[in-house]
Amino acid sequence: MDPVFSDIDSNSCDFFPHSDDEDSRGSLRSASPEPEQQQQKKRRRGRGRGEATVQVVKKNRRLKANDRERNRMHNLNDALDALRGVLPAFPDETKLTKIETLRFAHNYIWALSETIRIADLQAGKTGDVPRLLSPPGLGEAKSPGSDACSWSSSGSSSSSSPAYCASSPGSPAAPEDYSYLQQDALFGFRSFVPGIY
DNA sequence: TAGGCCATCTGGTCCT
DNA sequence: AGGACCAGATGGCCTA
Repeated sequence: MDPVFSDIDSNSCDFFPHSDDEDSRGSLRSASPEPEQQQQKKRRRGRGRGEATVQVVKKNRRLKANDRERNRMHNLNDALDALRGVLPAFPDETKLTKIETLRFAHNYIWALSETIRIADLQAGKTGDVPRLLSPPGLGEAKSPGSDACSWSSSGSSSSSSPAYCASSPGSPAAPEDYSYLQQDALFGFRSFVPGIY
């Protein structure tokens, strides 16, 4: 269990035991900025029993939604941790950030795919020197929103690394020795991760 | 102390 | 109607 989550736990409604400051917290949020005058108006008006019930129902709904959202994010983080666990570990031992994890995983998959592709080439044509394709993005315009990893492993694009890998040291231009794949993918990630936009 | 990262809250939108 | 998903805002913690 990630220590980050150890104190939050599943019954996370108790994570904020002080529900009395709910209103003050809400007023801090700029997402729902409400002038103090309007709030006072509401308070004076909303004194009927029915309105109070509505407020309670709304509040309960909000708390439930918060709880679900918390759990959802915890699930997301669990998946991210699982992904970190699959990725190669490094002596550095500093935990990858979320964005680093995603980017590294992406590049790692690409590197593994390239390794397989080259191995296939070698198996098919013995004696033929396998070469990496030129990294995509070289000489081609970067499409808008290309940081959203549109790389696919199918067909002709199977050897295309993500466009944002173009400037990465992990996608050099057709080197003679392709053993860098394993090395960079496994051990060079700190310099491998950044600069992949 | 500024900046990065993170957890959480919140309201809106979409989906079932 | 209620839940899932999303993005913006906020505050706390940590590090250079």
